[in-house]
Amino acid sequence: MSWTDERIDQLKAMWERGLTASQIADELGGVSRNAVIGKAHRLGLQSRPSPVKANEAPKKAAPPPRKPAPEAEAPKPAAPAQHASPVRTAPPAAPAPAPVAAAAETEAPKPQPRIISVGPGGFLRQGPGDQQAPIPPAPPRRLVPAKPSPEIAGKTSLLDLTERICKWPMGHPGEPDFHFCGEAVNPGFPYCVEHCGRAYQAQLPRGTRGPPPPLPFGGPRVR
DNA sequence: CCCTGATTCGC
DNA sequence: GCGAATCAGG
Repeated sequence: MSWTDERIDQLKAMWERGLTASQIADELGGVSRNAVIGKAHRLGLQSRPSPVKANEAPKKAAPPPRKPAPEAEAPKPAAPAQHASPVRTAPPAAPAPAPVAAAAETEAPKPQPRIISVGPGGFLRQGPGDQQAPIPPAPPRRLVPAKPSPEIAGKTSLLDLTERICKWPMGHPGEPDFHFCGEAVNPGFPYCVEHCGRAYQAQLPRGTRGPPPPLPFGGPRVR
């Protein structure tokens, strides 16, 4: 697998949402956790609270001599390179510069969106209260009607669903051509007649059943 | 042991 | 640029 633009976008999104590298890795598929981390760093994504890096005070006096890097030492008398490592969680006590009295700290709950789960195709499910546009894309000067991707042109999208049209899913969520059946429903059911036949199976006597019919979504996703 | 992210370094 | 190997902490 290679890092296509699309996969990089997914990586960025998931990384910024706080998913672990492992989760991202197997959602993307075809890459290891290490690959994800490596890529994230190369992309400049960084400094998420790392379990192994809670403290960054001590010097790098002697990292384990795995590979003795040529030590070209430039003596630094007094300038502990305070690596500005922007950790969101707990910035250490910053020197209060402003003579202003104690800043009126009116709490900062920081409602970090919690990831409920990751759905097939890598889309992120949110909790009911977490509805917020996760992407702040560059505001276009003018809003133009969303142009459906060519794959989905003429297909029944989620927005097209009503109580009268068949909601049987075709393909996998998250894929560009994912859509719904769109036929007229069998009155009283969410699916058309054909898909009702797939969704509702008569219970046959034991032993007379054949192999189960294919599940919706085309069955378990293959990677 | 399991997990996590960070880092290194050969490719 | 990529990612396995490794490190280091929880």
